This record gives sequence, C-alpha cells and structure tokens, in this order.
Amino acid sequence: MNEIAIKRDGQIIDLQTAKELGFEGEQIHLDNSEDSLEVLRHSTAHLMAQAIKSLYPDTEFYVGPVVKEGFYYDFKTSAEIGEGDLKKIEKQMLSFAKKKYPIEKYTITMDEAKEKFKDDHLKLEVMKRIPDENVSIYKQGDFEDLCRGPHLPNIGLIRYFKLTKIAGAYLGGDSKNEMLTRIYGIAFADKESLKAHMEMLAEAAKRDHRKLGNEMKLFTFREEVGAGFPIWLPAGGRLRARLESLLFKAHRKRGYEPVRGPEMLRSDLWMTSGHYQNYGENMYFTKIDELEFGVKPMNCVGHIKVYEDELHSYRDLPIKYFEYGVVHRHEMTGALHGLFRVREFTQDDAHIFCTAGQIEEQIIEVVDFVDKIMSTFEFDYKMMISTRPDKAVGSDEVWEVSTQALKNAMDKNSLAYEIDEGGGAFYGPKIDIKITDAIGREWQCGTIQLDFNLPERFKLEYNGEENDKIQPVMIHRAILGSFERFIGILTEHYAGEFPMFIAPTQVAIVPVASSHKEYAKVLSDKLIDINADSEIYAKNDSLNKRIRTAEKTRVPMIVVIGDEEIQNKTVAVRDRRTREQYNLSEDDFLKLIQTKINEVNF
RNA sequence: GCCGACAUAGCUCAGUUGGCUAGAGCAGCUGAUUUGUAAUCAGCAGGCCCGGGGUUCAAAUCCUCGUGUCGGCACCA
Repeated sequence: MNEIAIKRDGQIIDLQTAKELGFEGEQIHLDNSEDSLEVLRHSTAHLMAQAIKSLYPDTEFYVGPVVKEGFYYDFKTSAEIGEGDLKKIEKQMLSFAKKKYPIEKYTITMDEAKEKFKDDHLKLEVMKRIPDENVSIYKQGDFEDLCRGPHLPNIGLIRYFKLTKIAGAYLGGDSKNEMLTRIYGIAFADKESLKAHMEMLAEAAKRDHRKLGNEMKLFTFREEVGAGFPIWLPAGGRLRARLESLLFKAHRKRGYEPVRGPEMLRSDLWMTSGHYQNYGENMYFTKIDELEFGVKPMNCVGHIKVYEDELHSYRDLPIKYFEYGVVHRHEMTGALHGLFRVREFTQDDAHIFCTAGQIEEQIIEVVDFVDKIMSTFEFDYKMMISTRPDKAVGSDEVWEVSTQALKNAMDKNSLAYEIDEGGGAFYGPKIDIKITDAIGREWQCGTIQLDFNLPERFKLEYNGEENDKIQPVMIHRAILGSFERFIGILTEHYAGEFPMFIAPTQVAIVPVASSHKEYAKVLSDKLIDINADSEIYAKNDSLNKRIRTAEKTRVPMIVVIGDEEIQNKTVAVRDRRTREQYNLSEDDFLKLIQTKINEVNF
C-alpha cells in the first residue's frame, strides 16, 4: 500500500509538508477512505489544471477544491470549451500521469507569489483572500500552482478518474462577479469504485422524476403554457389525490381546520405584511380597476384574515388553519427544474396561532407529525435551524427570542439539529426538514417557522384570562413543503415503483380472453368500492403483450383472470417485482388490497 | 438572471460538406388472430423540422432575435 500523507491532530498533512516540518503521524494510504480521497481528488484537480494549461496556454486559474461529489476547478480561458472537450482534457491528464511527475512543494513570500502570478488575475484574486505572509507552491513537471495542499507525492498515483460536467460559475460564488468556467470531476483509488460511482449516477438518471413523470404519464410541461407551470395528467392526478386525502385526515385528527384564502390580495395588505418590500421581486402583480393586487406567494396573509374574522379567547388557542395553498413565485429561469422548482405550486400549508407558552409543545407536535410522515415513506431526515437573513422585518430582540425558542424546543426534547446562519424567512427563524432519499440524496421539503412579526404588523390579538388583549404567536409550517416537489422526490425515491397506498393505479386487471372482460369490470367496480383504482388491459393484443404493458406501468399488482378464476371466484395475482404468481380467492384478494391501502395513516 | 449545450411525429431517436418526396422503432388507427403470465401478423395514418426575421438559386442544416429544455452558478418549497 502506498503511503500518501499522514494525519496529525486530526489534520491531513502531505508527505512534502511532513518532511519539511519533520512531522510524524498516522499514515494515510491510497485507498477510498475519506482522508485518502480528499488528497487524491485535490491532486486530480491539479492534474486537470495542468492538462488545461497545456491545451489552453492562456488559461488563468481560480480555485480547485474537493467537494462532496468530487472536485472541480474554476478557470478562465479565451478558448471556447464545451462538453466535447472533456475527453481531450482527460486524455491529456492521463498522459501527464504516465510521466509520473513528483509533486514538489516550496514556500515563498506573498510578495514573491504576487510577482510570480502577476499575469494571472484570478490567482491574484485568490491571494487577496489569504492573510498569511508566506504561501506554498506545488510543482509537477513544469506546472506550478499556488495551493495550501495537501497533495499526493506523485501524479502517477492518479489513475481512476472521470471529468463529469462543465459549467459556468461566478468568481467567489457572487453573482456580481465575472463568470468563470468550472469543470467537475471525480476520482477513486481503484477502478471498481469509479465504475460503481458511474453506475450510481446512471441509476440516479434512471430515477429522474422528469423522465419517469413522462413515461408514467404523471405530469408534463409545455412550451406554449409557460416555463415552470406543471400540467398534471390523470395518473399524476390520482397519485396526488391519494396523498391529499391521507394528509387531510391527518390534519383533522390533529385539530387543524381547513380554510381557503383568495388567490390574490390587494397590494396594501402585502405592504402591511412586508412581503411587498421583502419579497416583491418574486411576486406577480396585476391591476383590477386601478387597484393593484398581488398574487399570493405564501398563504399566511389569507390565514391571518381568517383569524381576524372573529374574536378569540385564550381558551381557544392554539388555533390551527390548514390549506392546500396554491402559490405563485417568480423563480429565475435558470432555477426551474422539473417539479422541484416551479412557478406555481401547492403547499400543504398551515398556520398555528398560539400563546407564547404553547410554542414549545406546538413545535414538538409538528415535529412528531413530520416524523410520522417521513417514516411512512422510509425517508431519513435531519433538521436545521435557520437564523435571521439580511432582508428581514422585526427587531433584533424579537429575532433573538424566537430563534432561542426554537432551539429550546429542540434541546428540551433532545432533538438534534444543525444551524444555517442567515437562512431564515424574512418574518422569522425556521426549522427546515431535510430528507435523505433511497440513494442518499438530500432534499429540503418541510419547514416550521416561528413568527412574532406578522402578528405584530397585523395587530392580532386574543383575550387573556384578565380580559386583556394579548398578541398571539404564529407558527407557519408545511410538512411535504409542496405537492410538486414532494411527488418529484417520491418518484425518484421509489424509482417510480410507488407502494400500494399511493400508487396512481393499485391493480392492473388482465383478462385472458375477451370473454372475461365482463368479470374484469365487476372486479374493477368492487375495487373502486374499497377505494382502489384499477385498469383493465383488454386491448386486442396477446396476453403476453398485455402483461408486459401492465408491468411497464409499474403498477404494484397485476391480476390475471380467465375461465378458471371466474369459475372458482379467484384471481391469479402476479407480483411485478418478483414475477411470482399465486392464487387468491376474490374475497382474500380484496381484503389484501384493502389492508395494504389502509395500513397507512399519517 | 449568468456561462455552456440542445430543440426533427404523442414518445425515443436517424437525417452526410446547405441540394430530389424528411426516415425508423414504440405508441395510435383498421383488419386478421382469442391467446394462461414480459413484445402475434398485415396494412394505414402521424411532421409549419420550436417561433419570428435574415443569408442563399436552394435552409431541418448557416446567421440573428425570441421561447422552451438540459448541465452548472447564483437564488429558494
């Protein structure tokens, strides 16, 4: 095994640096451990830079870090580089790697470095951000790069890598700056791991909800309709309706009342709420007889108007309103992505109006609700508390108090969370729920937001025990986040093979011959009675063909019926995954379906 | 919004350096076949080649402006 670096006090130190400083420590070998890949991928980024520099000599380089999905390097060159050039760069990298240049390190002063890279305005930009007096230079062959390391001892160790994508990226991640070219890549210690990684990417592509949504006829988009406006097709409509009705029951059980606010409200209301000032650029406005209206980007103002419809006593709190609220937001064109980012979507939105003393229990109740739903779908998840953003309403004290209240609720119940500084909504801090899907990807869906600001801005109140007027606290929350995004995630999570309780169609009925169609219809009606959707495959095709067609729709259960079944009042069940078949009496079959549908309750 | 790529039948894709009537598979329709667990056979029909403008004797192909999509960046359920 090749030693490539050492670990000392939790820091990875490359051999060049260890030798220079006389350090010793635990050896890191070239394998697929986190530490080893960190070094390997960093050096692969440098090798890529070396190859790019040799192919495009006027290239200037910014930074080339290791990231979760591999590594990248940002650079700028006069040549136009496209996807087709990645192969060429890979080839050049391999030819350099074959030369087995050692990677050498030396240290120079910042002034010397500035002189050395005086023609590279991007490297100068990098140096502006380094406070140190001395900087290190890594050299391989005749390529030199300013870098803090750590690196492999020799580029010959780099063999199993792949450049995956090319894209634009703003210098320093700031959209006010110029745009650079970024190439992403991945590297592993052995061939098999690289292959496995590429297969994982292919698997993810197979699960893409845009592809499956099209194949399974769940939803579509049309150029003439407009970007970001999804069209729900019948199969998607059925899936969505199942989700909606399960969730409706779950809300009622927990004391939520269904309400509905208007799709657009007068602009002066949005000024009162602060949306006009803080969220206006994401809103759509229109005029009705000279009065300006804003199409709602959120449902809170509507629910506030519901709250204001009557006087409330402390005895009534908490009051919980929920709505499958359709919202419109002006997302930037480049942000649109299938069902994950759209311009019109439906939130499973609710607002809880409660006393300050009820905050904690209400938050815990919502967290439990979230847990119930996420575990039903077999999602792991984690929670993240987001604090005050730059653009915000309300005083620092209010923000401090509400942020602390969220933390307290979590801490007291020993719930783990991470902090996202500045990630809150403009009216309050929030707990975001990040779920991890079947192949390990993270998604942001649900959110719990604590709000002292809107109750203040709308002068909301309830009568306290002393008949005094007290301002309630508002909790905004969504569990799925939006039906659009959540269904997109579910589609990828299950690779289109939805479990019975949520599938667009529960059963495919395949009559052997046309004489069995009548019984198929009888069975289908019985299924509707137990709230199961079925589809009869009675087209003029061979039995094999119809079974194949049914299989391809990913329906969870296929039943075949012929003379035998009709005579015995049974069905021949076919499990689409295992291709196994077994017979059930009609009654048992219906009970089975009913159980599978009803076993899920949020 | 920014950088780059792309847009041909309902879907997946061919279409040569600009040149004859733009092709295939699947899906659809018609007919034959009536099938016992992953593609029966034959025939038919499907296209303003994303939209506008231009170059050219000639444009699906080249240029240009839109629209939409994809990969990222930035922004967010």
